[in-house]
Amino acid sequence: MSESAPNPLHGDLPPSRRGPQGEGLPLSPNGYRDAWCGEVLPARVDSEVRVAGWVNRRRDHGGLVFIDLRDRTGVVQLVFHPDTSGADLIELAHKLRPEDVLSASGDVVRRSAETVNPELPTGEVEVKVTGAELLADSETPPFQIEGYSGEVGEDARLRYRYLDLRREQMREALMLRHRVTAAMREFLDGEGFVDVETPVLTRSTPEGARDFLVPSSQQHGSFYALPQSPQLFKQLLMVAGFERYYQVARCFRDEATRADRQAEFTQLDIEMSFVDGDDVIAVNERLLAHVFDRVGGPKIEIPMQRMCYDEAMGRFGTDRPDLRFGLELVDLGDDLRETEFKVFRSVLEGGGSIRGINAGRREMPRSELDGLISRAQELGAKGLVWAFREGEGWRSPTVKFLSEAELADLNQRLGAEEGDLLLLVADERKVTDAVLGQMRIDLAERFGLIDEDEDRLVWIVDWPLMEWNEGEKRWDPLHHPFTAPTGEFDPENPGAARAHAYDVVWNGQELGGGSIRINRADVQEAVFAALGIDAETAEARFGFLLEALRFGAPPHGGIAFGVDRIVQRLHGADTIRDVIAFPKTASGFDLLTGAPAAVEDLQLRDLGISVHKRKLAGH
RNA sequence: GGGGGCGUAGCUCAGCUGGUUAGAGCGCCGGCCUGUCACGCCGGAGGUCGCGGGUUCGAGUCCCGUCGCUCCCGCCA
Repeated sequence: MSESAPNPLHGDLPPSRRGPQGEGLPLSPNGYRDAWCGEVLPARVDSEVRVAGWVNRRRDHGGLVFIDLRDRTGVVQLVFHPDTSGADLIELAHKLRPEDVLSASGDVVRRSAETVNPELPTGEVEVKVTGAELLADSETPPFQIEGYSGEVGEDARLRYRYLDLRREQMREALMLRHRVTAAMREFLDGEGFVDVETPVLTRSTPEGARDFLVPSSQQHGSFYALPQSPQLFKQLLMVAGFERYYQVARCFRDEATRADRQAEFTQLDIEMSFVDGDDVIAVNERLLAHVFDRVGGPKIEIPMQRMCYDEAMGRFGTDRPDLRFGLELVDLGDDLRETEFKVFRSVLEGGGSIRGINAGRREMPRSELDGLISRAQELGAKGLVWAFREGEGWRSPTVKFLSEAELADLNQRLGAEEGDLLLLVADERKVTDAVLGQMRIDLAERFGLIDEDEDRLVWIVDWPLMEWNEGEKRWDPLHHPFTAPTGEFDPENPGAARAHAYDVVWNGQELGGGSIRINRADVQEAVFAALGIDAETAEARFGFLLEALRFGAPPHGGIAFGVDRIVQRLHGADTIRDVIAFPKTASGFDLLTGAPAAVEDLQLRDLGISVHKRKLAGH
């Protein structure tokens, strides 16, 4: 689904062979070339071309040599034939090696029927070389660029990323990424959005993720922070009257990396004035539909499905549910209120929840069931009850603690039929959500319940404004502290407040999220206060925002999309690293440049930073 | 910060319970080859088994430490 509209010339070629070709791609003829490799198609038979690129493969038959020449647009076969190429050219061809850079000219000829290569868009023709120049030679690459079916380790790929990017898979990933951001800009430009750049050197806001800090050389002891998002600046642009803003913005979070997380990542940042949440959702549904249509992504039905936050948490235990499969969570508290099983009883009496999943009729060896318990504990549960329905009761280590009536109630509540695997967790509601929400996904993957060809997009709406952080004994915003509450905000009861917020979720992954923002200074002050940010701190950190809100801030709101994740999904990549040109490793290293690295003592002195004993980066 | 997995030739990997000279495929080098397209055939080179320490008659293999890669948990308003 990562491909553009079908190209008739590509026919039924597998997607990996259907790279973007050279047709229509501008090229000014010069001494190096007058055609793209991918442009050498049957229409050019009987004309002369000059092409330039990298040697993809050499097939040396002694007297006759074939060279596959590769450029951005594809591969074309060059033939060095004794009848047409001459001794010097044959000699040159013998010496060519993969990744040498070559410019070659000759006649485009049709291949005989038995030598056509149906795998290649250019496979019906070839270039009979009558002139060639070696422009640069290449050392033997550390890994094969083409013609090797195995995977190359990520270490090697990242260390030699410029070679990795020559591989078709990576070239297509970055071309797709380009088409995605181009389609975003195209749509937003057409809708009157203005692209404004916001600062990368800004001030630290200690809430949320750790900031990357940049020491000031002019004010020793003071630091810029790299932005975690352009949030406040885009709100100021609304106060400034731009009304519709967007930016493809780099954002930074100094946190551990994951397969779907990098310390620096790209966000499509959007903000609008004089709108409510439905307006923002509407324009962004059209944005997604436009982008997906341009790049061959899933078809988007407008209006898209919406689901309330509470429903998502209740049925799926998460605010980003994957709707491609069932295995929904079921609340079992009502059936166990009177149970003699102390573990369950004490959880319920403590205000906790007991919830379960019916995983369906499954076989699972004891070792794997034990593995489920470990997984549940890893996710934060104290334990996990597993059971198979057997007759009217259960086969389960826990069965002896439950009465026949309770088993019957539970079987009914869970819709359990003979042989069904049931999983129960008892804990605080937050824990049962987290554990069963994740185990639902684990089970779906384990049993192959996910149809990879299906796509489910859903807006999660009607969020709580804040949630209680038991560890820190304070209220935390679910979204961010600038999100507007619906109706009047009651500082005495912050947990009851709902938010004008919305997230868009694609197959269980959050693609983007946003909200209507607070546009009144008094409301913003009240929300800060409820979040435990006292007036003095609020003034120090966000005084500029509060001030701006006093100068006629229009109602406004917006959204931010994770560009890396969108492209990752569209490309079918396992990690966002595969759709980022120069990503960092899980521990934040850039294996190509060696960053982060030690700096000169003099540089530190300029910054007023005392010189500590440092580890020298061995690279 | 915590836990799991991995680290052996340029690349991807095998290497059993500790035991002779550490193997394979691809790549690379040399030779042959006029229709190949992951060309073919013949021959060859290539190893600090991540690094440091320990146990042992003997360590790629076991133990400890360390570095790196990766996945998961924490974290990511």
